Parts: sequence; structure tokens; C-alpha cells
Amino acid sequence: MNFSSIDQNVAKHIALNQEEIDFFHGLLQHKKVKRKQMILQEGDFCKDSFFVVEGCLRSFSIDKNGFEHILNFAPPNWWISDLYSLFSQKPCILNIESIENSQIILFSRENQEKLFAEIPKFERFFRIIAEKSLVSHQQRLLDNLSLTAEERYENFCKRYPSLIDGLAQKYIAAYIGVTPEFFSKMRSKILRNS
Amino acid sequence: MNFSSIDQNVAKHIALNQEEIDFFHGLLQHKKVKRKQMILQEGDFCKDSFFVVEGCLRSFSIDKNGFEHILNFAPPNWWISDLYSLFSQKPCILNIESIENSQIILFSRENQEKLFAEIPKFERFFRIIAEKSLVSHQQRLLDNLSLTAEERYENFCKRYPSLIDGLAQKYIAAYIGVTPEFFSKMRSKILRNS
DNA sequence: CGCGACGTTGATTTGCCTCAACGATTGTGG
DNA sequence: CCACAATCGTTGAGGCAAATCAACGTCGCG
Repeated sequence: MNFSSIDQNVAKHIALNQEEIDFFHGLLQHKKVKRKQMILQEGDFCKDSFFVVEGCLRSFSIDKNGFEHILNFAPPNWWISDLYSLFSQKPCILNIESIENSQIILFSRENQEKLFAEIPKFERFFRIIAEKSLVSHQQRLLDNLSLTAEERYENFCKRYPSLIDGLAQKYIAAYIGVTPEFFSKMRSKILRNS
Repeated sequence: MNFSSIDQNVAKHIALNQEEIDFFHGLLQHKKVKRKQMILQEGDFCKDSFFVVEGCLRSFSIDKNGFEHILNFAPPNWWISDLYSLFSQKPCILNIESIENSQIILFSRENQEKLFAEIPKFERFFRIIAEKSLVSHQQRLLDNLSLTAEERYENFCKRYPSLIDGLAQKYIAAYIGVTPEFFSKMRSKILRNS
């Protein structure tokens, strides 16, 4: 059981001694998931945050016409969850799926509260994580309001440089908010002009 | 100087004794701003969070064609800021403007760090605020990806029931992501069909 | 009053979607 | 290892939601 990647993630924002690290590890759970495996489905109750050690996950919603819209990709060292369900204790509105064979760490809401009670510094850690994520979602929202599909694609490439290849085009399309057909046309146009 | 509305806001998530409340108040600054007054402009360095006591603020960006896109409205008891600039210490990408004569409370980043050092419970408070805001921005992002302008307008009415009238239509349009002209047509169609 | 900001309405254009047909690639069982 | 199906990407024709551009009415305010 190796938690070094999550330890490094935590160490970016708060400093812990060995005893605190051990306590933290005691609240974590390792898990391997296969490509295409669903980790969370709409209607479930989300009880965990997921930290990706290896592989890649995605969170998405399905609209009333059956189309998927991707909220987040989670490559290694990213956190992912259905925060709405996690905080409100209501059924999920998101689905979370592994898009590669992945190793993830589960951290339950229950254990998170234990951790806050025992080591209040972690309030700070998760505050900072939430703030950073908030800033990036705000930026993406403004991008969706003001940019064309082509510009949003450029932004995507900057935001997830490690993903641009190896990732199915339909997922990129579902992230930037266009149909796979349109994305394909757009992409071939970009290639032609360069 | 009356801080009762911000105290109530804080009390929703953490409990404070009188001494702590006094310390907190010592870090706050009251300010009156007039309708149409700019509180923050693109390129400034954002040093404060703003809590609205009375009136209403909006945060928005201006795209390369000169069009405004509204990120948030802040009616009474809401927080608003340019979090990107605040956290990164880089120049603002947002503008913040008062859309009515308003009373606001300024809380500087510097004082926020003092507060965290003195009363760590506040880490929890701002974690919760950030998480709630994150959930709501994620939801809005998914709405923009999956809903029509008309459905987004319905959502807007639910989210900001206190604003629906008294607010210029062009601001609603800039929030849901359509032109004022299209919004006007849409609105008259809705009225006709009901 | 007269000006400027706002809202309305119409004609036209366009970015992106829909639907459909067809290759290419992947994966799976025989 | 091949045959086949399923999934994915490509391409084209046509359609629609929303943008653009322009003209005009209306209101609040100096």
C-alpha cells in the first residue's frame, strides 16, 4: 500500500509530522478499477472523494436526450467526486467512470470528518483544494460564455496537456460542449490550416 | 457599524464566542458604494473579498469583442470577489460593479490570513463556503452544456428569485449567455405562451 | 426638453446540430 | 488467427437556435 502520491499532494499545502501522516493513511482505502468501470452512478449516494494515483477517471452527467456532458477529467494526482451528493447527502447527479485501468484512493466523507476533528490543519488543505477548483470552474464557465468551440478546444489542450492524446475524441467533444461530428470537422479544419 | 448580517452568515457554519467575534470584526471594513460604481477593474490586483449587506453587486468579464459576461450576482448576504486574482496575486480578469446603491463589508486577504492564524475554525467556514460555491458553479456549467437558453432562464429565476425584477434584462442575458436581443424575443415568446 | 441607455422587432447570417451513410479500428469468440 | 460485431471517427446535406445588424420606440434623468 503506497500513499506517496497523495502525501505529496497534501504536502503542497500543509506540513504534517509522521504521526499525523499515519493517522491520515489509516482513513484511506486503495482500490484498482478497470477501464470503463463505473465507480459512481446517477442516483447512488456518493460517500467518497477519489484521488487518482494512476490512470484516469471522468465525471459526467446525462441530459434528458441521453447525451453525456463531461464535468471533469481526473488524471493522476487529481481529486474527483460528486461534491453535490457528497455534501448534501442526496442522490448523485453525476456519473464517475474509469477511462483507463486505474488505481485510486477512496476517502470517505465520514473519515474526512474524523480527520478534521483530529487534525484541523486538513480543513485548510481542503479549503485550498476547493478554492483552486472553484477558480478553474469559474474560468471554464466564462470560457463557455465567451469563446467559440475552437478556442475552447485550445484551452482544453492547455488545461489537460497530458490527456490530449490517448483520449477518445468523443470525450473531448463532451467536455468542450460540441457533438462528436462537429468536433471531427473542426479538428480536420484545424489540421488543414496548419 | 453593524456586522449582524455577516455574523449570521458565519454562524451558519461555525460557532464563535464573543471574544472571537470581536477579533473578527476588527478585521472588517464597512463601505458604501453607489449604483454603477466600479469596485474592481480588470488589471487591478484584488486584495479583498466583499460581503454584501445591502444592495447588489455583479462580477463579469469582458471578451475580446467587448461583450460582457456575468459570472455572479451578489444580493444581500452573498460573498463576491475575483478569487483568481485574490489567490494568485495576479491582475484581475474580472470586473466587479455595484448595480444598486449598496453597503458592503471588505475583508482583505491579509486579514483573512491573520484570522486563520488566530481562529483556525475560520478555515472550516471558508472551506464550506468555497465548496458550496463550487457545487453551484459546477451545476451551472453542466446547465450551460446541456440546456437551452429558455431552460437556463428558468434556472436563473430559481437561483436568484429576489432579483428577477428590478434587474435590467441585459444583465440576465449576460448571465445566461445570450444576446439582449435574443433574450427579449425569448421573453416575449414565453409571455405569449402563458 | 433632449440625450443616452435600454428594450423591441425584423431581416439576414452563421455556428453548430441532426441524421444518415460509410470507413477504420478495436475487441471478442470461434 | 481470422471473422465478425461493436465502437469510433469521418464526411455530407440539410435544419435550427441564436447571433448580427439595423431601425425604431420608450423611459429616466441631467
